[in-house]
Amino acid sequence: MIDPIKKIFSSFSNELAKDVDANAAIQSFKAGDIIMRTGQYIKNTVLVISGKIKVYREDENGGEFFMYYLQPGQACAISMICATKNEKSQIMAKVVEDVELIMVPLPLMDKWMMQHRSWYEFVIDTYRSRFEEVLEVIDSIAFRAMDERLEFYLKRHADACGCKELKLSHQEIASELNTSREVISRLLKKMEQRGIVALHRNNIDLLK
Amino acid sequence: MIDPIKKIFSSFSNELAKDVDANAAIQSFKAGDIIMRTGQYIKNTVLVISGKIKVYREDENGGEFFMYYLQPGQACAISMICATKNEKSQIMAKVVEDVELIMVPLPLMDKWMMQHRSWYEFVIDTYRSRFEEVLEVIDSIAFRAMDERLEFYLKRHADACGCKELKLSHQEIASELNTSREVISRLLKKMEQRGIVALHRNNIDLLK
DNA sequence: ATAGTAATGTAACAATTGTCACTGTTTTTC
DNA sequence: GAAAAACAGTGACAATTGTTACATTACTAT
Repeated sequence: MIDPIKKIFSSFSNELAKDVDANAAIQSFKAGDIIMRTGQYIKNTVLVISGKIKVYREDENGGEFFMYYLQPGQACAISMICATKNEKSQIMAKVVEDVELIMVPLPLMDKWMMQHRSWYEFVIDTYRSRFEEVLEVIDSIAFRAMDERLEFYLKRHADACGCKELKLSHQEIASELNTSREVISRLLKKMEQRGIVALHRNNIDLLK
Repeated sequence: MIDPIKKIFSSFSNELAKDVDANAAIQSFKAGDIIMRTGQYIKNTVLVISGKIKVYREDENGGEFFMYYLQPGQACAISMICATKNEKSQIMAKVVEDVELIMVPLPLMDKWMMQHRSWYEFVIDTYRSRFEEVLEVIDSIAFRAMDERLEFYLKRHADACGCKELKLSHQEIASELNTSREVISRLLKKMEQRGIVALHRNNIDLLK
């Protein structure tokens, strides 16, 4: 039973994988499920076995702002941080593709930090990579205009799904960049004219 | 020699304070010094004893974008994360008011995590509060127009210095919000008309 | 096949932000 | 104390983004 865990979380030591296997509950969610909301208390650290989760920020008016995806082998940094201090979530997490999650209860999160070197490193590395990702997001909104932000967004999407055919509507993109559909349509048209994308219904082909 | 450390870092256990005192070098910097640059390797975790440090993001064109201040009793989350993985800094840190810093060498950072519960909690808490701060910054740029961002910025400044008289030029504010001086002047004038601030040379009084 | 719905295209205009040009004021420097 | 530098105010205009309104196209369900 350790093998599947070690396959996905390759940095885990055998002892850690054994501990994970013995103690952590596995939970499944369907696409569209919201597994974490702003203001909710977090009691578990979440490790992703399969599927894809979108992590985003929500404002009072229901505006969404995309931050990053969680994919197999990754963990939610925010759930780690908040779980430890028994704090409220500051973010939303929605299932994009059906997921299987390992739920690590709060006390184990702490205990393993002391016991397993490879857990400690996994946690620190998760923090680091998410922090970096968030810094890049800040760059993109602080320093770039909407046209560049759109390109950045499309590229991140392509990276996340590992393909160049993005199944996205203009409206979806607009929500995640917190602008309006018309603006996105306009900019996409320009990108099409520049030969960067090909536009179809619910589908954008990245050409470069 | 433990007392001054415990006074500033009140959550540290006696043993931790002793270890800090015995092992960590203290370094001083003058206002204006840059103690961390983008791309530089980080070899120490930085704890602030006195003074104030501005942490910001820089783009290729030299544009600055303010993220947060580091003050006495606080630590640089990014230096913790990067130090552990021997990674390059993604941020800039400039001294605003002369500082005294405790430099904790990389190996100790890790070692203490296992040895001292209070160090572990301090580190996790530092991550959490910085992550939250950065999320608020994202909110402010993603969801708010420049007028609201300016108000948010002024309030954070007032919080950080604990006073309502902000010693800032319009140009400084403009750089930190990545806009132009004229825009800031314009918005500040409107705020003055609304009775929110009083404007003077190099000095803005927050009235509310 | 057709009605209904979702997705997209687009023009026109409003609002916000960025830029340029120039003025006046205060502080610093020599 | 005169010149230079830094800071601030402001009008005019450009560029970008947001909004409204409506047309068109492509899918979906019956």
